[in-house]
Amino acid sequence: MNLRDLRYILAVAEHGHFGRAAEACGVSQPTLSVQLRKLEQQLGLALFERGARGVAPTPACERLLGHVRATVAEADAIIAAARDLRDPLAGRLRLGIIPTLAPYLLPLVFAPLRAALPALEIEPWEDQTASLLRLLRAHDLDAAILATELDGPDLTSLPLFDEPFLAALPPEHALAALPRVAEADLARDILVLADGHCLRDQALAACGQGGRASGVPGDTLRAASLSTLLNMVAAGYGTTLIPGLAAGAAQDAGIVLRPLATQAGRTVRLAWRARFPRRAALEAVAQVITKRLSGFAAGAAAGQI
Amino acid sequence: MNLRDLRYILAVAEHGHFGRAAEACGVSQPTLSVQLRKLEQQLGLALFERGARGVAPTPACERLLGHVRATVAEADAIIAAARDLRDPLAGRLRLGIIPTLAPYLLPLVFAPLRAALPALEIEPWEDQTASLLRLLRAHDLDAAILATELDGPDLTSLPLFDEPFLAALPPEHALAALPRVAEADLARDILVLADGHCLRDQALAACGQGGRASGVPGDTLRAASLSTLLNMVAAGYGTTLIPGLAAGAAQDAGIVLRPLATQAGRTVRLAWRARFPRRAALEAVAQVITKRLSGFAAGAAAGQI
DNA sequence: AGAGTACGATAGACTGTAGCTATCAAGAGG
DNA sequence: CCTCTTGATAGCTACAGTCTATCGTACTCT
Repeated sequence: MNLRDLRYILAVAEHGHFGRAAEACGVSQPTLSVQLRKLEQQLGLALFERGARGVAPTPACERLLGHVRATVAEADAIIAAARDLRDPLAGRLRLGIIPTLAPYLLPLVFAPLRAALPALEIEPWEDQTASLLRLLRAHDLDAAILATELDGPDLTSLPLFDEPFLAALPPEHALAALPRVAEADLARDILVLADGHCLRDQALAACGQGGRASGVPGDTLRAASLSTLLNMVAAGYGTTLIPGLAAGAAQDAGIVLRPLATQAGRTVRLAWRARFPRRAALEAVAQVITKRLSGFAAGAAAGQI
Repeated sequence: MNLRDLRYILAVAEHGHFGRAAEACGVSQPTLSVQLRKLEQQLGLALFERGARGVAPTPACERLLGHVRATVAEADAIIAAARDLRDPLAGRLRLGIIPTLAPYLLPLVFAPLRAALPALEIEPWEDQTASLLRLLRAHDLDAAILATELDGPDLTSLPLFDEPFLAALPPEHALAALPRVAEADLARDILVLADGHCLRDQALAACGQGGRASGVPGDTLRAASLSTLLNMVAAGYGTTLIPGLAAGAAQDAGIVLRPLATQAGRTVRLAWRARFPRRAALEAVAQVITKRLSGFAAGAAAGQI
């Protein structure tokens, strides 16, 4: 049995006439006769009662017609849906994003993305880098916005923008009096995020504390979010190092921001499986984000977003 | 696009592996690769993301999978329904029957038909001969039980049984004293059905009154049913001629029945379009009815059913 | 690092089937 | 009785699906 045969059935049932049905199907009348006869043999029942003045569906055929119509309709739905999905810039895109970027980056880029790619339905998924990479490789995500280098050849990425780190200080902190802060100075009472956040490792690395001494407050504080960290700093509990996009939130919390002496930072990237077939959608997303964030690094370095 | 291709999609989506999917489909792995690639080109979108360790459906494919499953399920439903309908002794049979037979014949044969042909769903349709023939030729009926000869080569029929006519008399009627009634005697005050009933013509013919004189009660009474006629006779309004199967109802109404001198009667037939494909079902129906009514004519002639 | 293994893609040959044109056969109707 | 309509049949062509054999590549294990 074949979808074509089913369309033949519908045409003959509709027209009651092999010749006109054949014309409607764009084939010759013998083709229709032969195919329907074969189908009748396969099914083991007569579908049409041939008369001298046209044909009429048998009772058995009339019972089948509902299923036939449903089958053809579903098949047409596949074609129609495929046409809609054909545009790589359309459809769902499951996009992972790390927690130290999500709350600050997403509000910036959502509107431009929607404007530039209206058919793309972006579903954000916030999680730490390791989880995102696992989900990405398991096909549970289509892409992810990360701030680390990639570790395998199965993934591809595009840089989106460079995000400088900023020193976040309580207003009364001694370093707040300086125009820029040396990482080594910041390291003395720095607070960092809990394990698993890439920003934790990046902050410690920037301050030269890959294996830093214990006893400092950051070791006992296991802040699960940047927001928590900012509130702790604002309360004078210590200093921290924040990514540039969080500058607005930090200032709102009453925190003093200072650029770092070395102008350390991180590169935010869009990553995906190398074999992912909708690369065009990802490149478009990357371009929109890059454009929206262009000129951001300079402004952030000056403490102004 | 093809139903086979859709099954390939489902198999690959299920197994995540071309080789195993091919095995499940009973084809070779290259076949699957080629066909799916062609389908992807036709649809203009990637259905599967090929990886080193198997394949995963693309987001677009996952959206289509629902329709694909529905299509295949409906197609399978066609096959299953066809298998059920393959038995010509199964399925709906729209059966016309004339009003002077329906109320008396149907109760007799329904149980035997159901017992002998449990899968046959008989839908009775009661109407006069001319209407039944029109509906039959228009494919709105599959067969009809009639009491007339057939008029065209496009119809075929089988005789079911011979039904004698009986004289129906009020108990006080003069003819009720005789063991049998001559048709000519009956004709004097005979009541007949309204136009269109074959029994009307048959009764008039039996009494030799094809063009009988007016003025008799039967001309003003336009009884629409045999039941009305019987009540009129019972009320002493006249006589009539009834078909044998109505004997029971007549006796219940307190009517005296007498056989006719000439033993006139009519042959009840099952008729259908000569091209109707389920002849086997009709022959089975005819056989059941004939068997149920065997020996009826003799008993009816004796006034006993 | 190198060999082995797993998996999908490709090539080339074969085959079945859907398609066409031309023609036939059977009824219907004037 | 002849003609027109309509579906069935015959014979041929072309394409599409399938197979076996082989390749390319990427992961894995020593």
